[in-house]
Amino acid sequence: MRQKKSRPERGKTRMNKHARQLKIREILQQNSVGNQHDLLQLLRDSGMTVAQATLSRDCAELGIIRSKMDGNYRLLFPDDNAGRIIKGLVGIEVLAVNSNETTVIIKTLPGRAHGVGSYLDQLRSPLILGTIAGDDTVLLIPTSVVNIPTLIAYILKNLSKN
Amino acid sequence: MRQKKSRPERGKTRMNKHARQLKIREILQQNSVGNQHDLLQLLRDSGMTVAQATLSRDCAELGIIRSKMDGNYRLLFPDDNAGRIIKGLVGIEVLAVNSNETTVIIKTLPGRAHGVGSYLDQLRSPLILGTIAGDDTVLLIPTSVVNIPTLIAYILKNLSKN
DNA sequence: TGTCTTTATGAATAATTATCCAATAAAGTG
DNA sequence: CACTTTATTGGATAATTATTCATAAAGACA
Repeated sequence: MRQKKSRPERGKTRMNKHARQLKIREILQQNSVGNQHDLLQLLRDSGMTVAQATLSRDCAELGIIRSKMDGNYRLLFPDDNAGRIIKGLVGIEVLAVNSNETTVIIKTLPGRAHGVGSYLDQLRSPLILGTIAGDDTVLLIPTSVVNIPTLIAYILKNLSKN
Repeated sequence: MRQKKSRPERGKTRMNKHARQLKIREILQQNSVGNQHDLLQLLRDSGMTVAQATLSRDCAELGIIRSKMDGNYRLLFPDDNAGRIIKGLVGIEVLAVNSNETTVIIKTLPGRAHGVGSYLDQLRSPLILGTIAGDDTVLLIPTSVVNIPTLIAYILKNLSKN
């Protein structure tokens, strides 16, 4: 005999997984949650009841991590902390472009500095004396008389082409 | 009757915690490690035997997180998260801080420059434009109007323990 | 030196998270 | 429609990580 679909048992009522994971994001952004058990409760409070197993899988899929912050654990999205927000502004590998009166520093994604530096070198610009690349930072040395804002404008223009 | 201090039992032989945490960093940077149990083995292989409890505490202190990456778990330093917690550790990697009128050079233990540079970057200090790390040397570029002695004081303060 | 405090540690255990498995709905196939 | 395939799920349980508790080493200080 067929179940009356009143309350789900095993294979389940297929709730919307995507909606649930969206809700998890929302909850974690608005609350300080220390473990999956508490998250389960908050989900339940917002009308979505699932098993711990399901939540565990969701957390893995969403890349959620658990980290100790001044004494207490917290479930986090690692990208909350990362500075990738600027990504869209310039080239896809470049996070930021800064300068003082004599030099320009370009921050990149990890491991991408060399590629960005090479790209700038290859431009053979009369504005650029040379570059030195670490792992995620490019140091750019301008030629003598360059106006730094002009140089930065030039760099941004060329890096935006990607 | 007093134990013969031959092999440690409870309160233990006090191995060097800093050295161990350095080794943990090194191991995780050079290997793909999926859980603390495997890390325990690798530590043991490198001559440092501790209990799982100790490793758990080390991982918490170092801000190490466990994340699923294409099917497998991995212990990682989430670059941003770690910096805050590791502060005490960075200091012991730094051998010297020198400067001229426009730049600061930081000498580190072999292979540690990148870690120290990342740590300084992560401070997001308005005094620091950026850093470039080689193997054992960090080149630090200050922002425009910085007084170098002030900057050095700032760096030393942040690199020393606590 | 003797007592008190702080820190580090391991064993045992608690807490937390991940996975195995069977169940089942949804979707596809002919 | 009957049958197969695929994705999702919960219960049970395994695997992993964190904490509690007892100890010991080292320092502080009278």
